[in-house]
Amino acid sequence: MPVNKTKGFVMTRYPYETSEAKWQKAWEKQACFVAKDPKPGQGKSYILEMFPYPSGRLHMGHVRNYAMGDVLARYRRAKGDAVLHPMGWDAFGLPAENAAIQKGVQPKDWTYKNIASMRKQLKALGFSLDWSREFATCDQDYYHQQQKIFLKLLEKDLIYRKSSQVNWDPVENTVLANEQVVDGRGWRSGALVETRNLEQWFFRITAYAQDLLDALDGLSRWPEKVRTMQANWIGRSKGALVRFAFADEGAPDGFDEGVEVFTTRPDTLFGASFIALSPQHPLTLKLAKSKTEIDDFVKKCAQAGTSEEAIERAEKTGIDTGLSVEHPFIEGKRLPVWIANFVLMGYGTGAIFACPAGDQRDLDFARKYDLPVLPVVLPPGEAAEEYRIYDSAWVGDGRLYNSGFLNGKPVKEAIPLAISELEKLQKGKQKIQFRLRDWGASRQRYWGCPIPVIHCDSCGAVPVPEAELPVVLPDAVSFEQPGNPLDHHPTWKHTKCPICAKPAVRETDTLDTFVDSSWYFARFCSPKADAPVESAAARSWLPVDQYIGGIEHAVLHLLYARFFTRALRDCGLLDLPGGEPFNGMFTQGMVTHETYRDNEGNWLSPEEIVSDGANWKTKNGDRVHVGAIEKMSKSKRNTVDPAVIIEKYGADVARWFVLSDSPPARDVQWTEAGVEGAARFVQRVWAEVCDVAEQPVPQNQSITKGSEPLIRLTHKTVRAVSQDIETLGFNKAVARLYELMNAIRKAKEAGGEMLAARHQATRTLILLLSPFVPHLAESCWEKLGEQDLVAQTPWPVFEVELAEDDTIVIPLQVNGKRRGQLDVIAGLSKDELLDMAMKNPSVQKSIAGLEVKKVIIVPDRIINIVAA
RNA sequence: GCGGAUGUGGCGGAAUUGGUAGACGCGCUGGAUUUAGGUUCCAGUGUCUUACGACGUGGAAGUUCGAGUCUUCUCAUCCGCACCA
Repeated sequence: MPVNKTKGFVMTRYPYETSEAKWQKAWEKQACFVAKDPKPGQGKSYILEMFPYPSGRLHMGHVRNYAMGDVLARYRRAKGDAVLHPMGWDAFGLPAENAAIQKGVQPKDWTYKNIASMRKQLKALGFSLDWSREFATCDQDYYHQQQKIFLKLLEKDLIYRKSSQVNWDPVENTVLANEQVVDGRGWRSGALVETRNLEQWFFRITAYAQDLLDALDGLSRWPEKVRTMQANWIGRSKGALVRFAFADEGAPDGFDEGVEVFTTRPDTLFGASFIALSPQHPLTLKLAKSKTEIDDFVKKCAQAGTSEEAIERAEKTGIDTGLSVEHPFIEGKRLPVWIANFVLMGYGTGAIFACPAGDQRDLDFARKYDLPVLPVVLPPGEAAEEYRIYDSAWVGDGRLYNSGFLNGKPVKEAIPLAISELEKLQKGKQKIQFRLRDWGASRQRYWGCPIPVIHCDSCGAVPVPEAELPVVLPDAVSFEQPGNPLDHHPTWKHTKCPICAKPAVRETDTLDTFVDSSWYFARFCSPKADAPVESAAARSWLPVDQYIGGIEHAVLHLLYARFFTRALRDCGLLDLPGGEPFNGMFTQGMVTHETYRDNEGNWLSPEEIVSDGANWKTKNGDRVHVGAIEKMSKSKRNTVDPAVIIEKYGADVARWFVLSDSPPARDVQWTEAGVEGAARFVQRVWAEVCDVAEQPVPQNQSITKGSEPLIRLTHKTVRAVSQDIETLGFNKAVARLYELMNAIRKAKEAGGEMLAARHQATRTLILLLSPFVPHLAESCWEKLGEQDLVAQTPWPVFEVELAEDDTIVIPLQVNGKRRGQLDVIAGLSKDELLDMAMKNPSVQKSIAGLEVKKVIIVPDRIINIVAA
């Protein structure tokens, strides 16, 4: 056993290698973390971290995420709550298919193997999870329940089919995800990507748009920024639908009603200089059939990709259709009809009217194609005769001019006036428009939940009868040919129509994995139930009290889950009155690390470099270039494997470090020095406890003058750490715990008088540390002779009087500058404080020769004397 | 392009409601112990200044007795954008 002689006592190294496994076994034997339904009068806490994708290895981001949830779960348990802290696997998805293609393994085998190794890693970290409720979304039972949900939603018309665009790789004959499109080309084939239209399944999330927006106000325990992002994503705007009739030469076939556009600025109609259609607008597609230039233009746009970012960032281009429409207000005025790449088919009607003076994109477009720019809103302080638009559109407030009946009106008044005029002329109407689109959930992929629908030539899309569920994903599939393996599976898709019994084919699309993660939290309440959710269990546990995960899920996952709980409620599947799944939400930051490159610019991993004291070198002695601190990623090779850290330092050190330095919402930088620091802390606690354990257990518990500061600090720390955990301020709790430990170490020298206080402080320290470093805490607890597990010991309590300081320091300011201080007992009156302040020598010196104009006294806080 | 955030010593960060800026940790410096080194322990550590003191929270301005905190503008960096999870 390694021994170190320091200051006369023998310090034993904390043996994490043996103790961590030992305590994990003890917890499991006692079933410490198996959730039991809350008893009457008992509080409940459902603590959940976003479940991981089983990529094969745990990364530091997981460790941080689960460490946070674990601290809260262990704390709430110690406070007496019934706690549900489950774990599962978000197991469907693209990477399994990529692995299948690259390594020739079956996605199922690859996934379950990964789950097994990640489960082992999670267990090695000692998280207080209820493993009895574990499931993976690729478990047949889970997707069976999900297929039931699908059928219910379909029945309720919350799911429907429509045509929409996908990225199409013409070489691989396959649909590409946005992330598989690199610079407009397929990531494997390198072929220019096209957009194609496919019939796909959609969830009608827009049916809840208003409710999803309104309910954000009630989510007081969500980060403000997440609520804002969701509100912007839903994007409610009030505007008008305006119908532009085709001019005399006539409308194209099927467009007799003209072209309808949505606008939030009907006040600027007099400044309209053209209307523009999306490249996917029905009229565009019609025109493309007869005009090759238009067809070419549409094809070119299709290469830009389907992501909104790609469309908006692309250089603005367009083509004149040669058609023209009538201006709704100005008799005889005609506007040309263009097709423009920046008009989104997914928003509004897929067509806009352009007022270049009032919209930057319209202006850029007008300048490029030499279209008229007529200003109609006069900014405050500008003169109508002199005001010109150059390169910047004016989107702010002002008064209308050049605008007929709207002249002189401010924008706010002009908008409703314009709308009522449109309504009077029967050329338009008011419209509330949401940016939110329905959720396209079809994926042309194998490794996902099969959609329980059969396509029949006579009966159409027919739901699979519930009794015939589950539609099981076939096990052995071939990835030899490109495209969806379900589609070219020899037998799987061929079946009979449930209605007419004629030969029919199964839907070969599977569901977006976001569907899987939209209700898993509810499944944890009753993971074995024969219905998606069992209502008694859901009532016991839902909603989730604290959900923790990455900010990257701020919009999509969290919005889909909020939609799902509403949809499930309305189908009678989940009894959640408010409709909200997550009462508390927290988004944690990422784990980052320095990046390294060699002279050739190749990324180097931290294990490949060595320090010569001043600089990093490769093992060959070449220079290493230190780059930016970035999120740990495989491609930059700046990852640190948790397994390596656990091996070298133990799980507690990894947990302590990821929680210690940075605020949990912020990124934390992984550094070797920081880990060493955490390891030192663990050893110091152990050394201290070993020392305390050798002292006789003191009988006299009374407070003496010498021990009072330590006793006060102990109570103060209990209060502060409890509060820090409640508010997820883990880095602050860590700082408090360091402080208490340092005080306990100092108390060693004080000797006899401190024995009782030191013993008590040490016991308290161990309990407060236990959610963070649970294995160490158990070992320390045992060392002090305790029989019970810390995991079953209640949280310490504090006395309010002892958690407050009885003496305080009040700074004395003269003209806002600190000139001295008063050390006084708390609660003195203003007069007493003023008297003492004026007698203070430094204050007297500072105000000598000056006249006191004013004195600000904030009792127990500060005194500021204003003198001139 | 649109939307969201962040910015405080050499580094990570702390600072109820506007009230002592820099808690706590890392690093660094000096000392002690051990000594082959590491470990461990003690002390110091925002900048400038001989001192008195002055300056100091990305930058500029403002409100206030008082601003890291509030307002306006600005710069830089990061995240999301609907088929990655």
